[in-house]
Amino acid sequence: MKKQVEQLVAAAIARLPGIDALGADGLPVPEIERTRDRRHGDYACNIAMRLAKPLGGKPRDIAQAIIDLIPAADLVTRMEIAGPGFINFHLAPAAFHAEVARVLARGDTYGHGDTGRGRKICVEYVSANPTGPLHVGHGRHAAYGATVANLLRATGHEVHEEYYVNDAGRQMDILALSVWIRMLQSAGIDIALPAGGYRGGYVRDIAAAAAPAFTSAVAATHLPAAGSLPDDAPDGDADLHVDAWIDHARATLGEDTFRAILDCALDSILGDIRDDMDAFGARPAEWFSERSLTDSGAVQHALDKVAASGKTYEKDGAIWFRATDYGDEKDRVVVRDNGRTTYFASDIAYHLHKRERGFDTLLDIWGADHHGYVPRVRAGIEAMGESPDILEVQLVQFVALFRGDVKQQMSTRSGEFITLRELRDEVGNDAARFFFVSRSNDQHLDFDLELAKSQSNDNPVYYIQYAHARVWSVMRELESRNLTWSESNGRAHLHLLTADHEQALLQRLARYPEIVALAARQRAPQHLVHDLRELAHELHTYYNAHRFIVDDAGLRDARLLLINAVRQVICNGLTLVGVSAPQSM
RNA sequence: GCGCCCGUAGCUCAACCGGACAGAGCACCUGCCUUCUAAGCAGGAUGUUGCAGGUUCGAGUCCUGCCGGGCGCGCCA
Repeated sequence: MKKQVEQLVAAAIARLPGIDALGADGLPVPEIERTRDRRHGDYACNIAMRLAKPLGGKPRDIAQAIIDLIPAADLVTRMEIAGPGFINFHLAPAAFHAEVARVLARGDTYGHGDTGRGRKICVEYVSANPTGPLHVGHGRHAAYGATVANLLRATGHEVHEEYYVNDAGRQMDILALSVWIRMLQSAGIDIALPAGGYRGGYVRDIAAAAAPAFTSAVAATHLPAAGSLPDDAPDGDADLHVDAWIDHARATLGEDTFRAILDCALDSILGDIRDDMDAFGARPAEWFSERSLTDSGAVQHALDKVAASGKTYEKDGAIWFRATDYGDEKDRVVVRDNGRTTYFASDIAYHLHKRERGFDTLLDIWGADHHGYVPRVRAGIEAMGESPDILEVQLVQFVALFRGDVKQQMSTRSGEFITLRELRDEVGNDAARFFFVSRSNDQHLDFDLELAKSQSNDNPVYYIQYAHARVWSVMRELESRNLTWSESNGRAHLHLLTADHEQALLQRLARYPEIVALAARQRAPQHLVHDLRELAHELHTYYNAHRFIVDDAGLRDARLLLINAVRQVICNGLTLVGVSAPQSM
């Protein structure tokens, strides 16, 4: 609908006197907007004001000239100039009637578009270190990432969802060490978990489950000699201490055994994360291993490309990447003086790998604390000969979790955090998914568990689901009265839907595809959420103002057509958000 | 210190590459269930969009400077 209006305006502008002088570049694209106020018609265009300066005329005069150049069409019944020079378009009722019929004809795919056709996009999200269960913050990432992926798919993009598994590096070593020490403790060996170790209960669980397979590793003979490790915190340095512990563990257990403990922990935690995400409706098609990048030579391949572009140098025994050549704050190490590559090296290799898999957009969803990381990854991509624009990063701000007035500490290391699973158990998947995407991703989110729990019946998600269930309820009532609904008869009597409530619903249904496109384009699911809430509100209002099951079959079938279209759109919208659409509540 | 994000009603948040009188929910008050589920509806109060300038037909939105909050500035991941 919007597109049709755009085409009308564009054609008119092209015929405007003096427009040729502006050249193709100077020709502004007409922007058609939905009006906020119904008195302004259905759509509005600000093009006349934008053309005022380049054409040297008054906005309202230009607006009139444009209107005069728009031919009479079935679509538009009236155009008027308003305010400083807006052109307001009032559309014909028949246009909305055609749209409501289209809703049911297209069913599950109504609202889908093709603005992203031909674009292959890789959406990477959550990618939490597999060193513990997902917490509430990850839940926000999962909800946001999965919903954005759904929106992109709905707008015609070819979408691939992926989770980057950080299964290499120091954090994993610390996890393996923590598991091993818990095994030793369970065997009655008097040894303390380092201050830098992971102390969550799940570490003990993993240790208990794995211990039988590592009997030779669980022995006091593996303990370091007294005083052979640097002091732990608080007297010493926790990092130095834990690193020395890891070196000792590797040496005394052997690399294979240490690796086996690590893999055991990794499998357990990653399995748990997968189950959790899956139950939450976030289902990456691929769980991409960081370690595999080194094993496959992809890291070396990436480093070779950077080196080939002359953007690396050696200093202090390490190899550095000239990130400053691309505007980053400082150069970055890619190969340490001990010969091991850095996380950053893996990461640019990962992005190159994604690129080489054929994606033209790499959408990364990161925690806001990683914002400083964006310029260097983009620099790396550019240094490897790719356009830096292929990388798009959406940052998700923190979730501050409260129980009443008490802010909950969220530290994976300390093991004191609310898990995503606990949240789901408390408030339910639907409410959690909905709540997380109701706010802009770049806004901080205060989440009060007690409030979410106590108000679960007042949660907006139920309001929308209720509207959906209400339509089903009406259809059940129809059946119980031994009546049937004729969709075709409804289509034939749509002209009877003249009440304000009906007009409002018709217009909102027609807007839905635009909302989906907008939400996808801006990676902003909250637009969809808000629109659904308003659609539900219109339905509830309509329900209270009019009866649907009336004696007049024409009117009845038309009304049932309308509310079933609403049902379909709510269902489609909730599906995109990852929320269920129950038939009864 | 430098950099990024944010500041909107009592609270939690919207506001579509700058657009028409800044909108919802929660909380509060008043009405509506012999009628398709009252998880609903109707009505009522709520603002110097942190502060001060600037850009222009027009600024919550863009620019500059302050104030306040969050995050980042490793050969960690």
